[in-house]
Order: sequence, then structure tokens, then C-alpha cells
Amino acid sequence: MYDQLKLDNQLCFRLYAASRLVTQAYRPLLEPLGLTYPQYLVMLLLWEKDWQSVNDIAHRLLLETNTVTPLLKRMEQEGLVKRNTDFIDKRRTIVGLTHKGKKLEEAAKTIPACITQGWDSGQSRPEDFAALPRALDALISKLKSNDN
Amino acid sequence: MYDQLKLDNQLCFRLYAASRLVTQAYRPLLEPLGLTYPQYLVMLLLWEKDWQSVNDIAHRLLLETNTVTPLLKRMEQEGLVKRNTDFIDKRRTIVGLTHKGKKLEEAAKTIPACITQGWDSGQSRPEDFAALPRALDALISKLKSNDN
DNA sequence: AACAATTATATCGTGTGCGACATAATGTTA
DNA sequence: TAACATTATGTCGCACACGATATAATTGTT
Repeated sequence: MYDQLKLDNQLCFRLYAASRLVTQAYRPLLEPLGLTYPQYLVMLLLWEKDWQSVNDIAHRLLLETNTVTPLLKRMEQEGLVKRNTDFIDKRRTIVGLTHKGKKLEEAAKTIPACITQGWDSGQSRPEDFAALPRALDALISKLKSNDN
Repeated sequence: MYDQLKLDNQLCFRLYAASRLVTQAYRPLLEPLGLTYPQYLVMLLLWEKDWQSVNDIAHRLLLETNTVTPLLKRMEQEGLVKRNTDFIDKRRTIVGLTHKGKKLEEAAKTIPACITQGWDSGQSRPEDFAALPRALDALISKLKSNDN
């Protein structure tokens, strides 16, 4: 039995598990808004800046366009976004908020606080928790550079 | 525009992105072994302790049994594991390694080091990186207790 | 023992993720 | 400007995840 193959020693599993648990924590808050977690991430981008291309959205979320396209189509079905062909570059599809999509921001603004509420209080070492964003950013940028 | 709704301010997105990037990093290493990342996690558990029930596996991986069941069936198709009904409690399906599954451990033992190689060197603050496992464990245990 | 409650697993439907590939529009270059 | 490469998006297939639900086996209670 190799120690490095023990589940409990694996940082990667912690990331995998934490990510799924966080998504689960969002579910009851997003369901009333008719959003899944990835759809919510798209809404965050569009609330920041309306009308972005599929590529823009995929790049920000570190997703492939073949993941984002069907996701956006479902959001269009729900009347949250519009998908138009760009006039200048007809290859591009630009995505914008509908009135319904814009209105949702007001209802969503309390969600982040609801999710993270009490997280640091559960930490035996608050300084570890404070380091999380920095450590993850460094890890993400490292992993991104692996492919291209 | 609410600051708390900016993507870059969201710890949750970092976890979501990091988790997917890690899985992607594993792919080229696991593909030669005929494993996906969740299947690799199941193998880790069975290499630690052969013959565990579907429930045992699901609990350790923090997954639902309706995720694990089809995953195990695919692994059975590939000849990596066997699925037997428990003699004492016929409700239970116990999962064990085949010869092929056992042999794979030798080939897998170098994977963890390959993945994490260079991770801390990319960190401007190594102490942040060292805190990651502790911070994630605390977060996971917090999120687990949310449901029950 | 009879029967309700619980437990373990499985089935079904929907929504991601992503590799492989297709297609149309734009850029580039001889 | 014709031919070719590149880019942006999309389709298809497969493997998760998970809520809702079904079913069979066991447990608990009377």
C-alpha cells in the first residue's frame, strides 16, 4: 500500500469534494431563481458587463465553448438571455440579458453572503482560511499554463 | 453593480475552476490506465481496502449511490472490479478488485507526485499553499454538516 | 409471526463538462 | 484574388452528479 495513493493524502480530492459541496450549498438558494450554479456564473459575468461573446464567457469561466453553448441555449429557453449573431463578425454569437435576466440581480445580491456565512468561524486556524483565495489563484494560474 | 456579485471576488468559483483544472491535469496520466478521475478515486479506496460496499465507497467520496452505481458498472465492464451481492445482507453490493485492478496500483503510484510537482514552486507565498489542505478540510466538514 | 419503518441499491431524467469533429466566417499569403 | 490557415461556434457521444423515485431486503415493534 503506497501512502501517496491514500485518499486522505490527496489535495486533489479535497478540491473535488469541496467544489461539489459548494455547488450543493448554492442549490437551494439558486433554485428559487431558476438557476443552476454554472448558469449563475454566466449571470455574474453578464451583470458585470452585458453582451459578451460565447468565447468571452467560456474564457472567463475556464470552460470550453461546447459546454457553454448548450448552457446558454437552456438559459435562452428560460428567457434569461438573448443570443444574437454579431453584425461585424458573423461567426460570433453575442449574449445579452433579457429584462427578466436583469431583474434577477436584485434577488441574487444576498446569495454570496448566505453561502460563505460562518465559513471562517468553523476554521480552527482563520489564517489558513484567509490564505485560500491566494493559494487557489496561484494553483489555477499554474494549471492553466499547463495546456497552453 | 454589486461588488459581492463579481466573479473575481468569489471563492466558490475558484474552487469550481481549480477542481476542473485538476481533473484535466489527471486526464493524460489516467487515460493510459483506462481510468477517469472519479474511477481513479474508487481505485484508491479499493487499493486501501478491498471489498467495500457501494455505500462505503459513496460515503468516502461524498457522492450519492446513484452516481457511484453506474460508475462501478462501467468499471466492471472494463474488468477492473467485481460486484457481488453480500451473503449476510443481500441488500448490499460489495465491490472488489479483479487481478487487473490490483495490478494497476503499481502503475498508478507515481501519479500523485506527477500532478503536484511544481505546485508550491508557483506560489508566491508557500505558507498559503501549505495551509490549503487544512483550510479545505475545515470547509468540507462545515459544508457536510449543512445537510446532515 | 405480522407488518410498518428503515436501509441499500438501483433506475430515470436533466444538466453539465469535455474530447473529437463539423461548418461557416474571417484572415493571410502567394 | 484564389487558396489556405485560422477562428468562432456548434453537434455528437460519453461520463459524471444529483434530485426524485422504485424495489427488495432487513430491522423493529407489537
